[in-house]
Amino acid sequence: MVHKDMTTDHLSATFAALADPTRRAILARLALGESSVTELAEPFRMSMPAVSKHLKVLEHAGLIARGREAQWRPCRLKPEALKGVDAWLEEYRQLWEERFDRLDDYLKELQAKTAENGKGSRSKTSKAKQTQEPTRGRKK
Amino acid sequence: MVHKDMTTDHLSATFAALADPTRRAILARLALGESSVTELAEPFRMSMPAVSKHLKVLEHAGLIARGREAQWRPCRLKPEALKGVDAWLEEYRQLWEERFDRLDDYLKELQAKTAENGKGSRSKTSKAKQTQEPTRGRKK
DNA sequence: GTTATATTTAACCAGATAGTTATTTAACTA
DNA sequence: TAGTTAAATAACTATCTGGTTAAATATAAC
Repeated sequence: MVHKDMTTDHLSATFAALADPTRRAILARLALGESSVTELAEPFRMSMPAVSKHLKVLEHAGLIARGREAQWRPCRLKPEALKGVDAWLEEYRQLWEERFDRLDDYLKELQAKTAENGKGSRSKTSKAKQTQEPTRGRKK
Repeated sequence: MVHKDMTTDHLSATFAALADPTRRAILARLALGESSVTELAEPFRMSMPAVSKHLKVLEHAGLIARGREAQWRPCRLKPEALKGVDAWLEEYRQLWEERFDRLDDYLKELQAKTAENGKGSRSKTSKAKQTQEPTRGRKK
């Protein structure tokens, strides 16, 4: 019993949906364009109902939407659903990026590259947390 | 049987670890600094062994590391473990961002924020995915 | 209406997960 | 030495997950 409301929160549902290689492969496929269930199932040696379940999980997480067209149920990616994940990551991004608050250097680097495309690494560049001594209980 | 190698791949293990609100809360706490297991357990009404298991999951995903100090086992965040998630997201980021291939604007925005620093750079960065008709089997 | 195709639902199963309490290990304290 | 504190392990349980096969549903094609 107890067990709380696991997966009732959206972010958990999204992460859980992404925690399966089959489902990530499906998303990758859908990034290239809409696709029917049978098409999506093809690359995997797995029954259709299995794929159907995966799609249900993805749909529940808001990562895909399913249309209707005759007897087909075309799936399409809803990439906005990943914004939540990105937002969650944001808080940690600065912790793994070795040099932050060096916007000037970053800018110069970009300018040096002018002639080509960047792919612009995102970073909010600020804040600087992570400086607390390890409090230990150690009462008395 | 069958069942493949679920969670043997690192990315799946990471996403799975993040798919639990308790574990994300633990990470958030650790972002503020090192902490002992008892301290981490405190905010949750949950037994210590339960927390211990969560920590094991996080450790297995490389998201935390555990040290040794007397009878305490201080945990610390390893944010680099989230790089993989970020890298995976990268491919989808442009799909949810309404205006991409506008590096120029991005650059200008950044420059505006830095004080001055003229010299507008031009680059195109297009790519334009997401334009495939929904292929349907439909074999007559 | 019958048949074929696309997909979902139902019933079932094995293994993973998230929690519990009780016990054990390890290190400090007196 | 015994006693206390920190944490892990063991054993158990209920629920969730990812898969299966078989049957049901929906639409199109004949």
